[in-house]
Amino acid sequence: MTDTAPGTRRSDATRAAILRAARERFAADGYERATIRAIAADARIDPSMVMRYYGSKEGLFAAAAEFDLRLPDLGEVPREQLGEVLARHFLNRWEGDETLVALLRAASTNPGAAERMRGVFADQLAAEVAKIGTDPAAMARRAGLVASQVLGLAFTRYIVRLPPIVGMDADELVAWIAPTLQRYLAGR
Amino acid sequence: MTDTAPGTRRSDATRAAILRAARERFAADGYERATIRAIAADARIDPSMVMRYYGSKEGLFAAAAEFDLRLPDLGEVPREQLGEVLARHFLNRWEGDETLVALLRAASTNPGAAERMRGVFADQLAAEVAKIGTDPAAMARRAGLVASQVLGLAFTRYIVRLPPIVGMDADELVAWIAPTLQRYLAGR
DNA sequence: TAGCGTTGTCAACAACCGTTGGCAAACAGG
DNA sequence: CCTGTTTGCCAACGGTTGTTGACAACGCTA
Repeated sequence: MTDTAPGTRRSDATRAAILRAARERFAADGYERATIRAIAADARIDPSMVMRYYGSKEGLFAAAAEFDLRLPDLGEVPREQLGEVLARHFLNRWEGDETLVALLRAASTNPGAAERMRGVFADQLAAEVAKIGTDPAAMARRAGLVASQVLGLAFTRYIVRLPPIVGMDADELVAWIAPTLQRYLAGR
Repeated sequence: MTDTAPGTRRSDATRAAILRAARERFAADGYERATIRAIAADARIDPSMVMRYYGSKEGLFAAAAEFDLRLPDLGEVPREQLGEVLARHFLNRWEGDETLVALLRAASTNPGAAERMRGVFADQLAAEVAKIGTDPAAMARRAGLVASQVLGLAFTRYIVRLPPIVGMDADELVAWIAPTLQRYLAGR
């Protein structure tokens, strides 16, 4: 029936099932509450399989929290539209991919996850923001301010679930947030 | 030597020591990693004392996470200074009181802590913001936006510890954040 | 001084955690 | 068909956690 493409091992399906269950659990419960036993139960396999394929709980998290922001090339965005483009991109990127929520939840209690969050920020966001200015230190600060607003939005919307923030739709949020990001990136 | 004021029990000192240690641990480690045993060791008493005085770990957290924003009366702040006053107030309130950090960390993994965070927002911030406008629903949204920026700043500065955000001093941060809050509160 | 509530310690409990090693079944190649 | 590897399950380990109950020292009051 489902013939396997050549070069794929039979265990790849199991690996993928584990990863999917892990992302769900980490996103819903955070690092310490998400137990290997529960993840394994969701993936319908034995907990020892998780250990064989990912080595340890930390290794599993590292694999599950691989996150690509998929930022557009900011060098090609018209300068006055930077805020709007970024605001809409983040909203779209989050809704429907719980990896960011998993990383966000875990980062508050797990030092390794916080380190990875800093890495995502530096390697992806700050690197892209650096393109649109000259002074590297100043652009790093601007990127940090963008992160503060954008992560704050994710935190209040997906983690704490503040009613007024949950109640607004994507367009409303973009309309409010975009000018903030625009000023952080190109203002003053 | 240290004579006790009338009406205070001898155990009040122990209760206070437990609470202080609990706040430190919850702030540093989050809800699940902060163990009762570690908190008791910090307070130099037996873990069973914690149970006797606070009933359970959840009860202890509830007592330790009592948080008063101590917001000024926004009705008496000049309208064009709202952003600056609020930005500076939050910065001052957080540096030196780790209760907010404890609440923030715990809120990402503990449902009860998230509920309490929503309560602090609704009862203190939203209630105060409601004074400066007429339409209650609109003001609730504005208060939510303020929370998204302000909690995002706390999250990136105290939890994730993003280098550019950690590296800026209070004055710089206020200069950047105040206009954002001003627009969320009174803009458009 | 006798009695009683308070403050504190100690030892143990049941449950759960991440992790390990052994063993059976399924598979692949000769 | 035989043989070695892969995939999976099972049972158990050592450790940690929140929580409990028994019991000893202390302090107040009569």
